[in-house]
Amino acid sequence: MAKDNRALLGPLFARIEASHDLSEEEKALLAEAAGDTRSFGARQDIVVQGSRPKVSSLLVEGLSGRYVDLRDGTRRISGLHVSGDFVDLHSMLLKPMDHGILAMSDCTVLQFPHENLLRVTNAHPQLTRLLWFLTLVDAAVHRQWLVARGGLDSLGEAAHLLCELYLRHRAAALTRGETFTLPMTQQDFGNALGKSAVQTNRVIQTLRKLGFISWKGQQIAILDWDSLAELGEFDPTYLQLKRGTE
Amino acid sequence: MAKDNRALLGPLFARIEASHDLSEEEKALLAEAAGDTRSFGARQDIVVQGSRPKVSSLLVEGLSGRYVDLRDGTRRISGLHVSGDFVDLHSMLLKPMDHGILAMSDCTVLQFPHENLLRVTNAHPQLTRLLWFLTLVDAAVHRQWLVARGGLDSLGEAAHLLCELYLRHRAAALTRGETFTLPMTQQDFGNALGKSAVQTNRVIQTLRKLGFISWKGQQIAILDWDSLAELGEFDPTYLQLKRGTE
DNA sequence: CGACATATTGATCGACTTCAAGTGTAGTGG
DNA sequence: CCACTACACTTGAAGTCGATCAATATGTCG
Repeated sequence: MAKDNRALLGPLFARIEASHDLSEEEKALLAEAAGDTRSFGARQDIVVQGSRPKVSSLLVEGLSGRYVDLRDGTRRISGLHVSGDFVDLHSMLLKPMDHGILAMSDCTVLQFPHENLLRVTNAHPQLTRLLWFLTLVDAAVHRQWLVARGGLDSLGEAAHLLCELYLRHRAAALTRGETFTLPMTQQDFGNALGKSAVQTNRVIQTLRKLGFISWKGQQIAILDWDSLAELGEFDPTYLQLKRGTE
Repeated sequence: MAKDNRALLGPLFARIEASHDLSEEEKALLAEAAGDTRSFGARQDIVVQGSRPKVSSLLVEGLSGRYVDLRDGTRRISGLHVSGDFVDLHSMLLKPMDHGILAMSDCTVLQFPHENLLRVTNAHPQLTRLLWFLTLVDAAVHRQWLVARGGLDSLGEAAHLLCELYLRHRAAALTRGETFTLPMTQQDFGNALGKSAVQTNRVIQTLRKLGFISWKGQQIAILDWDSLAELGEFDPTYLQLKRGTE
């Protein structure tokens, strides 16, 4: 079992090693803590709001997002995950879930029973701090979104999110040159920014006309990183990618 | 030293015990990990953006906030802390600081050297998870702000933040009945909501006219909790106050 | 091909921003 | 005790950005 898991852990290890050294022993411990994989179709719930998970899920394939449903029936997206991200590592210590996790595209996750994770935290302080670190980066991303939203205009917000998503994909070794695959609609992208579909589309068109990005279907290319980062006032510090930010 | 610290740790212990059992031994360990206290005048930096703190600061007295300065010279507030909150516990594992911590009012903090905290995490898994938990609640608050901003109208956002601040004050035993002291200007309050001072003032007036709150100087009273919570679609789950939410 | 989702464009409307001025209110010094 | 100052709060008016409504492309998949 641990053997099969190792292949699935590639993006996670890549992400971790973008900022930390990770020994073979630690990799083995993480692989041993893993349980089963599960698949979800697009638009399915990976974790249900209000539930009390007994496992934490590592996204192995696909794109997922945190969401909360509001009284008016709309759904607000408050976070996004790429391969190699734990979608609910916090659920080990925080229950019940105050939000749901939605598969934005078809997704595969690797589940880590809390039982196993707790065992790790009992015996391995260094690995514990590493897991803690991952949740802290998550929080840093939330903070950055808060600053961007309200502090920048639509164009800046979109630019900021695109810069972030590009770097996160790259840290998990999911980019091909300046191109990456983002399996979500413009509407969902806009939802994450708190914008309407129409406004989102206009912003994307503007970024295209400026020659900063190309966005065809699910393929996004960063054509002018410097200008995009400038527009979004993007400072990658918060992603904690000591390596791989280059 | 530890003796003096015990008195300063009251709000922290109150907050923790709103959700966890905390043994005398654990309290002693926390008290021993504490170092010196420091005072800051209103508008001073408690932690400087970009710095690499060697201590984490527990807010003992006053109100502080996370902020990031934008290119246009404005300052965005992305989080608030009340007595009993660690303002930068994450700085133990996350460096450099991707934001600054500002004293919104005169503040006193108790500094915990990272050296001491790391020692705790090496030897006490349960206490480690407790500290981790505190950072996770912080993240949950960020998420909730993200949902409220963009998902609710001005009135709802303000109502949500007021509900949250009231409960957080109460968890730290800082309320008198339905009244608490919020030592910040309407302008800063609005900044935390991403709103202009003018709009903020209009919203507050509306909440007053509706009879939901009273806000005189720094004294805020919740006059109609149910209506306020309804307006802000406020669900206290995310604050993880199993007790004291009543 | 037909059906359905996604993307694009135009026109109108409303919320919030900005600018500007006026009203407390607490603190200071004569 | 009153004038003076500083800062926060309050109110009005005009302008702007993004939401909403309403069509019309453009895919894409059975």
